[in-house]
Amino acid sequence: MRFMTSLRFIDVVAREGSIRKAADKLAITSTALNRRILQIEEEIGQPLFERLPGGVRLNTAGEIFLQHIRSQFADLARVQSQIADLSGIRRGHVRIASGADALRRFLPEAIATYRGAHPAVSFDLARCYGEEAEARLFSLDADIALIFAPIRAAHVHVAATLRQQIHCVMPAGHRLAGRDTIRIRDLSGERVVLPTAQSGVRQLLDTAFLRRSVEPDVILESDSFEFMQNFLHFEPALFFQIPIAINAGRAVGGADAADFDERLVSRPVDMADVAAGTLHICHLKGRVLPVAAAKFLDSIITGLRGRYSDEVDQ
Amino acid sequence: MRFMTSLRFIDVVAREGSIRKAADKLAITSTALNRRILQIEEEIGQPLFERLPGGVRLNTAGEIFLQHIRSQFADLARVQSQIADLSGIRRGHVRIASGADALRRFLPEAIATYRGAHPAVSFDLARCYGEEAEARLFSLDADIALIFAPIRAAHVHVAATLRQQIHCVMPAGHRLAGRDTIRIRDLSGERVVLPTAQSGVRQLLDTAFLRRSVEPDVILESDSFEFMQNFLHFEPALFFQIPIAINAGRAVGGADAADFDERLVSRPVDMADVAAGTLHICHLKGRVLPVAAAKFLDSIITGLRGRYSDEVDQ
DNA sequence: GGCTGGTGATGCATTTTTTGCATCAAGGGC
DNA sequence: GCCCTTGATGCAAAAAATGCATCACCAGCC
Repeated sequence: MRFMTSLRFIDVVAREGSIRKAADKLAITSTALNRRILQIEEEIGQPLFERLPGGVRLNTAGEIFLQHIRSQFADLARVQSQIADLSGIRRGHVRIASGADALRRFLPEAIATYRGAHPAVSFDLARCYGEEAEARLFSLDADIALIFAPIRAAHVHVAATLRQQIHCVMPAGHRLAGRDTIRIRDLSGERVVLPTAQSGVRQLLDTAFLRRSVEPDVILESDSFEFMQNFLHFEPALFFQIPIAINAGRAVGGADAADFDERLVSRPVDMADVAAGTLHICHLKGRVLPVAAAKFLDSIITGLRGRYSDEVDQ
Repeated sequence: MRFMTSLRFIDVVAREGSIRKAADKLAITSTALNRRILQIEEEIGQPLFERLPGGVRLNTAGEIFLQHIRSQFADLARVQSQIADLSGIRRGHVRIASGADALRRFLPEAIATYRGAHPAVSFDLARCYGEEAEARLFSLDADIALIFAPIRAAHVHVAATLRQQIHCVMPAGHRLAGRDTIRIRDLSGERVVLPTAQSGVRQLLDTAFLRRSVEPDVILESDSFEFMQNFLHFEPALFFQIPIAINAGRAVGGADAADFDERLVSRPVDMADVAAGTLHICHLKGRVLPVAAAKFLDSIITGLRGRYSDEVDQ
């Protein structure tokens, strides 16, 4: 898209914070890039960057203009996707920002299924926490976000929600494996492995521990669920997940879930102790998604509705 | 805006329906224009125009893309207006599509008042009927529309409405001038002057005539209220207006309205006979208006609210 | 049936624009 | 105070856009 190059350049310069670095990234000279920016600033009639000794930074006008640029790109992608759709084949690119929960089992299967039907659609998956996911929606770096945490920003539109109860995962031989549900007081003194403080699961657990005055023995914190799950094979401990992270969406019984690690079992934590969290499936408010993204959004929502009829809303 | 030229060219070609005519208008050769279009079509990956022996016409992809282009321009105008607003002076350009009613007295005063406060804002006023005004909003040729007629299209957002009762205007010495209100049956056989069928006033009157089986003597039809009003000085007859068209918005008493022609009087038509019409003040749904347009919209709505507190809604 | 007047497409020379190199001036970190 | 990095600028080379002449095509018309 030649007619968008100058605008793309501005985006890159803003991200890099330096004309020379941006020029490297764009494989042109800093001279050329500098002059393109000067030209656009002249056309706008106001400078967009303030020049600092260490590089450049957007001023207020620049921030307004950059937001415009990004929305232009997003809209162009939507238009291209829509035009490609005319010729029958659904093309396009879907960019997803997701927490680690949904990314483990649910999204791989959901994306593969969708790609089975529409092989010309490509995907981009960024793992990030709630706040960052919202920022990605706003900066138009992501089309869809899956966030297992409360939504903070007003500019996010929640297309669907999925209530998920926290489950406790443990080695099959663990003394708590016999229970149907786990109570928080059972965890007192138990060795537990917890996700990082930014995680939605962790925040729900912390609230519960505090409320019930339970102090488990936290032997490990990590932002990788996969690492924590594998760790359990070597040292017996408890860790926590939501069903969607355990098996691609089916309700969790016990060790009978086919794709779940056979040496581990999961038991729901009693709802009286830990409130169910909510997975939010969202996109930027007021934005018209590209065809591919919109259809994929539909497909995951209907997919979840089929498996979790009760817990899906909106 | 150099980086938008190619896109502007496409818009012009689509409007002209011919590359050569568009090239004339743009003061370049048809060769250059032709090649710009071929290049963009190549970048999009699909042709945007179908070539006919007499010129070119947008295909489906082209229509989608043109709509995108127009929204780009509208959004760019908004951004520029917003950026200009940073420096204190409110700049910008407001494009209004209005029926003849609001355009007579209300808009001149409203615009002059606004420009008194913001002299750097310029205006563009197109007189048109309801359907055309809606089309102008959609093609982003207008920011704001004032329509005295029902709103048809779903993509129009109504920011405010103003209920207006039809008034009958007549020479001061007319036999009906003594009445407080005019009944439709009084008009039987009377010489009347009517606006064209596209006008909202006319449609309300036609409904009333039909319902009451009254057949006035229609001696003249015109799309110019000014012409009709002046005509009354030479041949006694009745014509019809809404208050906003008679004097810039104040409630109409009789001949006492300062800026109303002194040789004419206006009397409301009885509400039992003719339903009050609604003036819709609207803009394109989902669109963020430029600062100047948004503020002007506010100013006319609060202006109307001050004068017509009861009849203004939303 | 051929002529006329219109359309968009294309090869080639020219003009305009963009790019790259070398260099300058300015500011912060040590 | 030195050194390094930053963005800005003059000038020549490369690249892109433009204009001219011309082609192929189609519709209306005599």
